[in-house]
This record gives sequence, C-alpha cells and structure tokens, in this order.
Amino acid sequence: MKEQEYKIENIDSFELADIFDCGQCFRWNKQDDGSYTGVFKNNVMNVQKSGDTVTFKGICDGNIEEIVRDYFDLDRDYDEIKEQLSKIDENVKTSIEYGKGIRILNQDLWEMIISYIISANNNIPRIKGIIERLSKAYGKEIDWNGEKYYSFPTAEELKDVTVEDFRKLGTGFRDIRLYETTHMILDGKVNLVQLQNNPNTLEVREQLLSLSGVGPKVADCILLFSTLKRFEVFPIDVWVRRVMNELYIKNPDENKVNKKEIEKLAKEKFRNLAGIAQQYLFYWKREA
DNA sequence: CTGCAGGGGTAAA
DNA sequence: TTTACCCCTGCA
Repeated sequence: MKEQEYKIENIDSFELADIFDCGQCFRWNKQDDGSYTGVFKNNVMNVQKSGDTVTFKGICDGNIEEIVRDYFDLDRDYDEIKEQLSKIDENVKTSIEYGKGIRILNQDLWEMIISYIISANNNIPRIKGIIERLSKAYGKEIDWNGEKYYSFPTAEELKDVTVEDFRKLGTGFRDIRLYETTHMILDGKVNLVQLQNNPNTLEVREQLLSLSGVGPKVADCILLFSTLKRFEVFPIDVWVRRVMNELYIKNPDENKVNKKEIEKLAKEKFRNLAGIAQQYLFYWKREA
C-alpha cells in the first residue's frame, strides 16, 4: 500500500481537537506539530488543519477520499444539526459554540464493542493504553514513516486469546467480559451484520445488552459512536449526569439523580438528536 | 514513603 | 439497591 493524500477546503464543523478529544474515539493521538495521527480499519492516517484547509495523509486500504468521506461523516450537514439544537436553549447554544467542530465518526462496530467494554469504570489514558497493547499483540502491523502501527484485531484474530492473555494486557476484571463477548460474536450468538442492518434501535440495543460487559451506558455509546449511528440515544455517565443535574434538574445531591429522569428529560428536550446534544454538553462541561 | 479514594459501569448478590 | 471489581493516578 502506498501513501495517499486528500485535501478539503472550507469545510464546516471540522476542528481536530473537538473531533478527537470529545470522548468518542481512543486511537487518535496529537502530534508535536498539532496534527493528529490514528489507526482505523487497515488505515493509518494523519490529519492536519491549517487555515480552512484540512489535509488527510496516510496509508489507506482503498481510495483515501472515499475512506475519509465515510469515516469523518462528511456528507452530513452539521450546520443544520447545530442550528436545530441551538434553538433549544442557551445552555445547548453555548455548548455548541464551544464544540462547534465536533463530528461523530463512523467507527467500526466490532472495535467499538470491545473498546467500550474496556472503558467501563476506567479512565481515558488507561483505556488507550489497553487498546494499543491489544492491537500490538494481535492486530496487523502497518509501517508508515518509519513507525510501526497496528490495526485493531478482528474477532477472528482474538479467537485463541485466553482470559489470562487479556489480563496480561492490563484489562483487569474486564478480561472475562472481553473473552466471553469475543466468543459470543465468533459463535454467532450475536450477529454484527444483522445488527448493522436492523433499523429497530430497541432490538439492536437488546442484542448489545446480551453481550458480556455491555450494560446500558456502553450499549448507548456503541449505538452512537459506531457505524450504527443512532443519534437518538443518550449515554449517561457520571459527567453527563453532572451536567444535566447542574443545568436542568438542580438536585443538591447529584448522586441522588435518577437515570430515568435524565433519560426522559433528554428525550423531551433533544428528541432524535439527543446523542449529538450529549456530545456538545459533555465536551463543554468536561473541558471547562 | 505509605495509604487510600476514585475513575466516562457492570454483574452478581 | 448495594457492592466488589483491576489498575493507575493524584494527593494527604
């Protein structure tokens, strides 16, 4: 595979930090020059922005333009989404001004399932470390610019990995969950192709919840951040609960806030764009 | 230096 | 509804 390059000018909603640091992905790293380098599928890519020009450069498994358009969700009108959400109230409007360059990436379903199982009760640096070690141990090596990168291992590539092997990567108590989920998928107990083609979000969510290590929050993250692309779901973690309580519910004891109440509120307020609203609010309050 | 809480939840009791 | 869980970091 040889290096390819693709440039876009004057694109709306595209800020590197907003996209890569808003909490949706784990394999993009900031470089010394301010650009970001990441691995997805069998691609290694560097993304740079100067002025109004975004430059994508890397080793691609296919045509770089098609790959970029798909992965970065370039055919969606985020201006339209932001305009709609801004009408809701001042809080949402402010959060959108803060994270105006966010886009929701089209990330591989299998990779998101495993990544978010790892994310449970965990912090971002450690999650990233585990995913890198997992990729290095079982993914495919891709060389670029004198550096070695590793694709995220497929289910097939994890076929013979034992619970102890997972534990050695530093996954902790998540080892058995990773093992069980990998084999549920390999054995066809959950069929990812069917999930991808099923328009019924509740049915897909049920299937995801049947996987070991996938609870409500992880299921919603998978629905929102993978190619399943369900913008109506609203993943609730401690940060989102904090934000929603601070802005709307105003319960003096944040820990007493009911998840059902937050869910109901999000549905009423944000409708079919709840997941996107969640990203803006989450990114805004966590960074600030 | 040691001790300990807490972190982008889940599963089991 | 409550509790333990792995590992790492920050802080007393």
